[in-house]
Amino acid sequence: MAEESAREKSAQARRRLIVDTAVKCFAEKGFHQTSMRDLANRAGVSLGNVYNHFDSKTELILEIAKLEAEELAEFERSLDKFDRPQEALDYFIVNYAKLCADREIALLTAEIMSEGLRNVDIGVDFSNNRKLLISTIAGLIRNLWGQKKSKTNIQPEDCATFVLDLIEGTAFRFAFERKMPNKSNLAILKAGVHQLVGLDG
Amino acid sequence: MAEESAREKSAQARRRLIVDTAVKCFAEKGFHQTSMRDLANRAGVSLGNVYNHFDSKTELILEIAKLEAEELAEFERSLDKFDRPQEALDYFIVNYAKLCADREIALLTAEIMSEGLRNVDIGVDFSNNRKLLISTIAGLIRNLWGQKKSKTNIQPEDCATFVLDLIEGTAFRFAFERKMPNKSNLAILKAGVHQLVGLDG
DNA sequence: ATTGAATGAACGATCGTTCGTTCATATATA
DNA sequence: TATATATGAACGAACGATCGTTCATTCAAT
Repeated sequence: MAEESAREKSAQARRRLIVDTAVKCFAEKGFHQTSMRDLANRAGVSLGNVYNHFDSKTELILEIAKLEAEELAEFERSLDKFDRPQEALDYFIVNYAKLCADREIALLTAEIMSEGLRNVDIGVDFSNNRKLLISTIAGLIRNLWGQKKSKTNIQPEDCATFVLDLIEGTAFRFAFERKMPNKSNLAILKAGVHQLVGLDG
Repeated sequence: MAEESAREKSAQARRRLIVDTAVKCFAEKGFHQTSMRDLANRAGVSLGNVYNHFDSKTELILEIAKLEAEELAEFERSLDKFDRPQEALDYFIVNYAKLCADREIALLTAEIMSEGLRNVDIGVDFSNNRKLLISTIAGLIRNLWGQKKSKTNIQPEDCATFVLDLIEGTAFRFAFERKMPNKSNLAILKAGVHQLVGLDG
């Protein structure tokens, strides 16, 4: 396991370099506008060698989608450290918004979504990740409603979905206008989500 | 004006045929995955003739974006016929959701948005149309809050933006899963928007 | 000596676009 | 009204560029 090193190590480093470069390229120009030559040149790697590490262009986007999913899963896990659900929710709102508003991530997500609309493999992965995120937020909302009195007759899952709509919609707009949300923007977003889940100001 | 007919008439019909076919192709396969040959064959028109009506492929997407904007403007105008703001809002929620959930329109919007992220001309148009829509909904919300008592301390424009996030997010999910919203789905969406603008059940 | 990372030329296909041409229609001339 | 000329819609072959992918080969690590 830990024995296979030296050569294998540099190979994996190379592989990661290619993926990282692909992330940049796809975010900048889009999946279909990025050629394998663009990618190879940008990474400082030969064209043929890219195919030494990845069988096809599609496999690259699949790998990137997987990495994004892992990043999301890690983010979800970070919500466990909070005792109070409201703290967790507020943390989620601000940090998930910041994450999604990052231009590179937003463009990449748009690219994966767009590809997922037509490529079934990608679409299924995307939907599953989203279901996980929604059930996490739904749990948060359930806790919230358990402690205080429930303020809305919407189901927690539906409410969680709406919360994500608000955060992601807001974040996408910032990415679209090449800005990042500031304190004031995030405060407004927070107010919106609070209104949605029925929290008092 | 009305004199120039016969030839001009059939030319414009041809032009519309090309645009309509482009809409189908771009929605099905995406802008960059559709070749001008695909388009010409599908429309039953020669490749060269496409360039007789449109200078470039980009001009085609610009024309489509313009048509979508007009459709949206017409939809906005239809809100004027309501006396009560709540009726107008409910009408908007249901029908705008249905509009956006139409797979062809959803795919096309995604395509235009994606292109707008990198092509400035398209991006500016897209943003302007959206501002118009938001100010219309914001006016609706202002009326609503003027009649009853205001139920939230969010600004009307921000609230309108959130409302759009909810509707479009919901609609996009349906398009993504190749479904159309039913009565129950729309009722949940309505409840979400009502909660957001502070309306009593 | 064996393995596999790394290379870049080469392949066939396809891309967006251009171009010379044909032909039906509109306009001007008689 | 009959004829000549001008217009531009329609066509599809052709162009140069570029695409994703393959492959024979070199080179370094085991």
